[in-house]
Amino acid sequence: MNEFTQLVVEIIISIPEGKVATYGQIAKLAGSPRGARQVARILHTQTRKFNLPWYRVINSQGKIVIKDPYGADEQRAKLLSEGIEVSDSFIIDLKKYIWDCDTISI
DNA sequence: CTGGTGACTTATC
DNA sequence: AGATAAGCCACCA
Repeated sequence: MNEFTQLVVEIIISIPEGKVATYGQIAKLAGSPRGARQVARILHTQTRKFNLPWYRVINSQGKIVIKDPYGADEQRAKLLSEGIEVSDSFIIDLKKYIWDCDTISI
């Protein structure tokens, strides 16, 4: 567990309900503007340990591109239950639901 | 050490 | 929206 990982975890669990954040955004906040892939990796590996709301983290296109089919379905269901619109193609309106992290300080 | 890979990103068409 | 290309970085065989 390094500092970056801990920071990413803190940020992810700080995402408010009804909002979503992108990998790149989180990576930037955690201090690694190029670390989007590492954020994804952390999500993949640390979710079980920290019970992370991984479903609130999406790619910059606002689209759910997840490896595990079960995950995408679960993610869409959870987001819909939080009031976030998700199309049949797993596309989210980022303009509306992106987490404006400037309004929140960790 | 080297090379392949991925729950990514930005740019371009 | 979909497809392609180049770039970045940690993990694994």
